[in-house]
Amino acid sequence: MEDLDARTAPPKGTVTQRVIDQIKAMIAEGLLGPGQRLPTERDLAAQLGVSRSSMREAVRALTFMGALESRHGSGVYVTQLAAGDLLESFGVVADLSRGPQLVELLEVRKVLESTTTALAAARIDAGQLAEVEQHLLAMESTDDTEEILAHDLAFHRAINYAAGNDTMAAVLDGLSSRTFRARVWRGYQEEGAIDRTRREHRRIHRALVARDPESARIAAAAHVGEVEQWLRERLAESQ
Amino acid sequence: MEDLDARTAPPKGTVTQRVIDQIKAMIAEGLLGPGQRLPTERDLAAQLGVSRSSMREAVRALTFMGALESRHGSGVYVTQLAAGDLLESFGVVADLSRGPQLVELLEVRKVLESTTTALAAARIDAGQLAEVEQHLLAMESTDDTEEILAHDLAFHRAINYAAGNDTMAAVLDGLSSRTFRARVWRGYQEEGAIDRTRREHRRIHRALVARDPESARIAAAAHVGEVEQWLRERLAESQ
DNA sequence: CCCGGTCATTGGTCTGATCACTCGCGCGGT
DNA sequence: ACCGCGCGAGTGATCAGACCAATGACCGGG
Repeated sequence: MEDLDARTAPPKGTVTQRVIDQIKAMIAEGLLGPGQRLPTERDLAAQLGVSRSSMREAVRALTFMGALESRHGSGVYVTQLAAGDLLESFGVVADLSRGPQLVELLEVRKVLESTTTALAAARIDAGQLAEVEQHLLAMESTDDTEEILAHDLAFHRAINYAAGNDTMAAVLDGLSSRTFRARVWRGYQEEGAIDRTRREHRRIHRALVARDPESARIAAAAHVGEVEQWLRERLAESQ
Repeated sequence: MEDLDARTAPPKGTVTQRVIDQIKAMIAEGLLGPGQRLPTERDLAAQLGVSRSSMREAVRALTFMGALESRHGSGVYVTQLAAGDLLESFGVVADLSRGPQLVELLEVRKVLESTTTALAAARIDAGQLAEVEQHLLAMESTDDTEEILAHDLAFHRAINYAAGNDTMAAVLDGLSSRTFRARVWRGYQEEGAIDRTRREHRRIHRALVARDPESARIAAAAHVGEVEQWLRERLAESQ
């Protein structure tokens, strides 16, 4: 048994990479839909004429990327290909970035979060607003930094998703991965920035309540900008 | 030989996933610096007490993600961890997204590219501007769609990197992956949108020459917005 | 001193076996 | 006839070992 069609024709690069591209292509072309189950690793390996090892490496890579999901004892499935699935691995970028790149990531966050916050001011509904308020209150009624951090994340997360663009929200989730925020925040808070942060959060919340997109945009940009500026200065010092 | 330190202590999840996390942690904590070479797969597998297969799957996943790079016959190395390395895989997201998600991705691009274009208007130097002009001229002196597409990509790419934030530019590279643009553009051009695109590009270029960030921002937003709007309408029709 | 080949090292691939988890089939009790 | 439970086939997860292929340093000849 050899080539079934043109997909196996060009023997370029490594075997595993080729398999990755083939599976990716099958998904992109709709031959494999969201939620659908793939043939068994053994069958698929035989079909594409590669060993099971190579097939497994390909599946593992695509799983890591969020395109596939393998359930032990059941089979390999295509994910829903939702923004959250595919962008989960985006957090790794934030975790592995350092120095000037962290500043650049904060700039990206500043731009995107300004937008989501402005959109949220126009679109947020009562239930979502209540959730935002809940995290705001929780953040002001404790001094436990871990708890504050958790509610800080949830506060922005709720706003981001209220903006209606799940893809943008998923990217922001990645930019605010737990380890990323923890690394930056650790130092930021030590300089008594907690009160300022609370004030900025209240300002963002006020803009949401007032349904004022422009104020919301400015408040969010200023909020992220404060952290960005602090990080920028810390980098300049350490040099 | 067993646990060398606390990293191997928690036997959670699958073996491969644990190895992935361990290597990631080693990089994040600076035990492995950019460009540094890792022990051989065989040694590393023995050190962590896993089979070479599992180790290879882990390495493959991190390679796919852009954190590692393995050179046949030489060894496995940590990449420079630059924005381009880590965000290359971001293009997969664009390739696998469909329907409403494409619109959301274009919204993200609209927001980010508005920013980079505005920044470029303030920061671009003579050499970079010349490159932008070159692609603009090339785009206007041919009717070959493939060539136009290539110069279109290069046009925006040059502007994005001229803005100075490589991370943001790398994200935009991912959002403009060849297959993504080709899929959307194919239909877009067929409606005689080429002339309009050229006009919009000229407008962006004019704003750059005039060092006018606000005009540049608006021109870029309008440019991407046109495509976004077209895609939105096409989706509404097909439903 | 330079060039070319040689060979140990190392990633790439394949094979086959075994373990661990799922799920459905069928047996047995009610 | 129905329900519950156990068992076994199917499938992914892991391991072990072998061989192939690319690399790069070392060494001998020119």
